[in-house]
Amino acid sequence: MSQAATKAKVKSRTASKQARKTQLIKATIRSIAKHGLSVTTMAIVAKEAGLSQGIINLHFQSKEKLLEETLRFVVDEYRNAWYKALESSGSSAANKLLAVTGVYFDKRICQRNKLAVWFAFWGESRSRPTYRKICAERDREYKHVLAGLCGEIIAEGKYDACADFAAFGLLAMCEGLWLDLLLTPVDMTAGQAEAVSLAYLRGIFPGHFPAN
Amino acid sequence: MSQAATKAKVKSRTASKQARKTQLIKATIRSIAKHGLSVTTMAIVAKEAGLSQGIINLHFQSKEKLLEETLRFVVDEYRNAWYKALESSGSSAANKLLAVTGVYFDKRICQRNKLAVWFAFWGESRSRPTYRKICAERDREYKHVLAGLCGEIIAEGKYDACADFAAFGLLAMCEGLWLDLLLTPVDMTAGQAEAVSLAYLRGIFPGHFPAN
Amino acid sequence: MSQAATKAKVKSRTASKQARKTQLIKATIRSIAKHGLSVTTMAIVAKEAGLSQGIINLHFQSKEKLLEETLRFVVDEYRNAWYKALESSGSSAANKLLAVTGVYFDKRICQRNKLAVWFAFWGESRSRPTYRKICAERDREYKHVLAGLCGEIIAEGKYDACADFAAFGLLAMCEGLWLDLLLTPVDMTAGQAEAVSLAYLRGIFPGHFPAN
Amino acid sequence: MSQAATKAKVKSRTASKQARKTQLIKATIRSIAKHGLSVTTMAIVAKEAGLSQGIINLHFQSKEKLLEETLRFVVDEYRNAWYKALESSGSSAANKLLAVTGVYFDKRICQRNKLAVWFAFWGESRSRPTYRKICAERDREYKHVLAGLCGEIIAEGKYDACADFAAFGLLAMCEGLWLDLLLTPVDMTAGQAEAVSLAYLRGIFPGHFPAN
DNA sequence: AATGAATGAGGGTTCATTCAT
DNA sequence: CATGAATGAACCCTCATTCAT
Repeated sequence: MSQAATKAKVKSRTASKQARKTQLIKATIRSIAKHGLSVTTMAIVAKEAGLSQGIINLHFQSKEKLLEETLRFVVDEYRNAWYKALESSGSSAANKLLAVTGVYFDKRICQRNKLAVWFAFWGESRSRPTYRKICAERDREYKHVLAGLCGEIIAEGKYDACADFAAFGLLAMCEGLWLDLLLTPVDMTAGQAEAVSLAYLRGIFPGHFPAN
Repeated sequence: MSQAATKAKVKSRTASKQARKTQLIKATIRSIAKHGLSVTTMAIVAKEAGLSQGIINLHFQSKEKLLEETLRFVVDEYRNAWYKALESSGSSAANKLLAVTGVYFDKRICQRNKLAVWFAFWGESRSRPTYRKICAERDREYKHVLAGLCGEIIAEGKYDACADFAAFGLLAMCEGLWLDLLLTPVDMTAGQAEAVSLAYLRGIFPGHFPAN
Repeated sequence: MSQAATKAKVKSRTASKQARKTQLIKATIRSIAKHGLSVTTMAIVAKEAGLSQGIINLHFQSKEKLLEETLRFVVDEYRNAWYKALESSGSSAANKLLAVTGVYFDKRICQRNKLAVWFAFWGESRSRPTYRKICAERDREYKHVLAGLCGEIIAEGKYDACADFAAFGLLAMCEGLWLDLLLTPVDMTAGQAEAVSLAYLRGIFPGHFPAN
Repeated sequence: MSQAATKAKVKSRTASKQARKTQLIKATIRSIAKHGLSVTTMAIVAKEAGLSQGIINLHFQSKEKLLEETLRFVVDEYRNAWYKALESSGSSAANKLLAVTGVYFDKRICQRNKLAVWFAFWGESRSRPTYRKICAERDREYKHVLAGLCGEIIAEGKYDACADFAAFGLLAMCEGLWLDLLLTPVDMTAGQAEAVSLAYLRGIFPGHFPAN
């Protein structure tokens, strides 16, 4: 049992409903990261949370609902980090772009365990419309914001580029680099992946992201 | 039963050992594409192939082996298309790069059903080392070839760019665009995705991929 | 929540121990009538009573005890109506017989919901000796009283009949008619069922139950 | 394990599909008779049949379907005996009535175990429309035939009676007597129950069923 | 080589019961 | 007294695998 699970064992019978749900969601994430989505069972999640079998159906109606809320949790957690970076990075569009790109490869977010969770859900998204919707919504939101930032930069620098294409390409590249980090962690570190994405930005917006 | 399954039935009598295995692998791919990996059972695959329950364990030792060989089949099929495009695209490095990029978004390859299969396997790759190895090997191979092509172009055009970074970025972007096509097919077509990747190439190698 | 349940909630604060038990028993009866015995769970009963989950095990030792007391309640309630009818029907044996027969098809008693409860318990009686005993005792008691009444009538009318047989037959017919009302309520009303039983009495004791 | 179950153990892997279904249905009946419907689980039925857990869902889609087919089996078995008696009892309506009444109390049919099965299903019929329909259909059929026979007898004997009422009463009495035999087997035997029903027939059709 | 009935371990889920509050 | 979150045994059902044919 992981350290987190052990800590969870120090439990009271009166944890707030939301706290207990979060506890179970986190146990689910750990299980997917460790064993994969297809191996993750109710029993494993419950044990990982240090709780009993029946508790999941007490707080979520079914395994499916648990997984949906888990996906939502992961998406929201990421989104929070994203907007936080966006807001705390000054007013320059270039700096903002740099900041949110950085989020993708942040040590706290870009861990193989977490990447495994993303790909686990993406892998199931074709056959589970709910997953697809949640992920699609997220993608659209990011694309919209990124296209806005790229648009500002293009206007400033009078670049011959399409804001949408630049934004879509950036997002796609970041997610594609996640795949690299998942599959070939030996060949590439998060830092190198970030460097690749920055090389992209430098390539299309050379005036705004000068080589260091 | 699909048309493909019906056709499979006809040839079942005289199928050689290898042909039977391929028949089952193709049925597996169809099932993953249609229902998802987690829903794909031995019974569904057998039915999709127009054959009986027990036959899979006769030709493959287990479900796991079937899935591994299926992944290998998908990877190989893709690789063949890749090299074919590479070879039939003349001697110019730029043309070759264009050709292999085109493969990613080729009508015959870039279909949601097939993308679903890729993501299904990637989604399980963290917890199944065998999947990971097969996919990782494929990635390394492509990266190596792409880096070579990018190196040639950089030398030709005297671009201020890193060949590895350009190649890694291209590959990552293409795979990231696949995710877009999987999640938000309404927002983006394969053609647009290809345009995004070409915009990338134009951005970093403007002399070799002029705007049309 | 039903109206009854809402009303129950209001009085819950000041309910005495026995009143609370009765409240739960009535909720049990409503649940069996509505959903059936096999679907009736502690949670449903508690909710129907407008009370909390754990309360049943506080007042009854187990679900089994609750069901036993519920059966006893139903039996007693019926018995009360029976003797009340018996006593308030004058001194003539024929009138008494008419009165208790009428109880079986009384609007207040002969409702499908209530019949469902009787048959639910009878259906389980084979495998639960306690149920069987309670029901058997009831049957014996009624048979004894009915046989006495039939005996009086036979003596009065000098009928060529066996008092026991007439009584057993009457009781059996009434309970068999309940089955009809349970299974084919469209084909037969309580009034018609009563007419059938009266036809029986007229048939065997023509002088005492003349055709109207 | 019962004798029947032991015999079932001498099994082949190629019993016909229908034979295996019947085997499971008979095991279900034994289980309901022994333990009651509410205690009857898939595991118990499978064990009683000398087969494995999963087999029930192989031949029936669900427990519910198994129970439905079991009820139908019981109903059909009874109906067969009923019509056989009807046909082999000569042409006289009175004899036919006697014969089918006899079926109710036949040693081979009127066993507590079998009665328990009937009442088990009746007890659930309120909450399971399918059960109710099957039982109701059966009741209607019998009532119709019995009313026809009673009509003939009434015409022959010029009795002052209603054919429907006589028939409904007879059927109800027989089923009510089953309840007696289920609840108070000590107080009454099948023979006595039959005598009660004959007393009824004699009472209403004295010319056709003379006292012996 | 091929079939498909049979197996049984293990999945998700329910629910009577317990217990800290 | 009363609550309701928590438990865990036992339910029904699925499905990879086996095996007699």
